[in-house]
Amino acid sequence: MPKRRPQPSSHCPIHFALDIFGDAWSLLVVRDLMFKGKSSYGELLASDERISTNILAERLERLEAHGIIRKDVIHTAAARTRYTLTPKGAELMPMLLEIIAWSARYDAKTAAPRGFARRVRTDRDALVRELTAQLHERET
Amino acid sequence: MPKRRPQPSSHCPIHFALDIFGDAWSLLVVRDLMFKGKSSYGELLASDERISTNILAERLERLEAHGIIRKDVIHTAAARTRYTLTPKGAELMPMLLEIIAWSARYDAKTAAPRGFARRVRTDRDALVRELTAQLHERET
DNA sequence: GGTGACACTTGCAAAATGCAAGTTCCAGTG
DNA sequence: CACTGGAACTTGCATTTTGCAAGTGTCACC
Repeated sequence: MPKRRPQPSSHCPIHFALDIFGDAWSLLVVRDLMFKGKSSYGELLASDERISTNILAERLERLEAHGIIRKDVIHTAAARTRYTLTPKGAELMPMLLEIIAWSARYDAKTAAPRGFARRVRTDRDALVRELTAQLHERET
Repeated sequence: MPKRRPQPSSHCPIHFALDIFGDAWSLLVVRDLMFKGKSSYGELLASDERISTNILAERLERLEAHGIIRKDVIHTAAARTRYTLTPKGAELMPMLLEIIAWSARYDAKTAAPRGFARRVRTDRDALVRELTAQLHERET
């Protein structure tokens, strides 16, 4: 799992973030964990965007190494492996909400719920709290 | 300049955004235009992260095609070419601020100004207005 | 002990990236 | 008006990453 690491070429915060999730797939994985209630490898693999299995495995390893997600193996269930967001990963929510709001505005065919973008603009903090609560609920 | 396009595999807003700037370099270009006052090819090429010239050229073309930036050629100056953000591109600012805030929190050696992350959290809207004003000032 | 499900690995062709060395197009100089 | 220099790219090629398909290992349950 290389993909850069030896000495960051700058400590710019944008660069720091892109070094972790600056690719086409990482944030889709985060999205599925954060908003779609997914938690198993199989569920993540079945995304609409059809991520391929080797890429998914590599991204999960990478996100875990960066402390964005956590992998738990439960020795009593059939679906034994479970991926969840760490607090560090969950704190990407405001950023993701901004991405959603921006895309909703510029993609005429967006699948974002109607009114969601407006709510991001006018009631952000409450929205974050609400979605975070849902997230923790699901994890129980 | 291929890099996906034929039929988006979903209309998820996150996917829509990543399809445009889901790579290691695009947002660094936007950052340089938005926060660092850069506007020429040469300035963009000289970023700390050392983007290579063919990649820069391809990304500029791509960002322009997606309406994030605009390229103006002025026939009276030595540095004739000028890149600027469109309104669509400038509206990525809230997202970039969230990225900065997140990275500032998790990168111990972050170059983000002290107190910036706090201001993003407590005084976001005014901050966006202020930085947007600076952006337009520079462009005159 | 056998059989699925699930979670990955592996191998390989195709595409994207990084690097260095051009090339083109003026603006200004002499 | 030829000439030089800088700015903005292009091109060629080796390396890396991706995408796809097929294969492997490990349990839980029957």
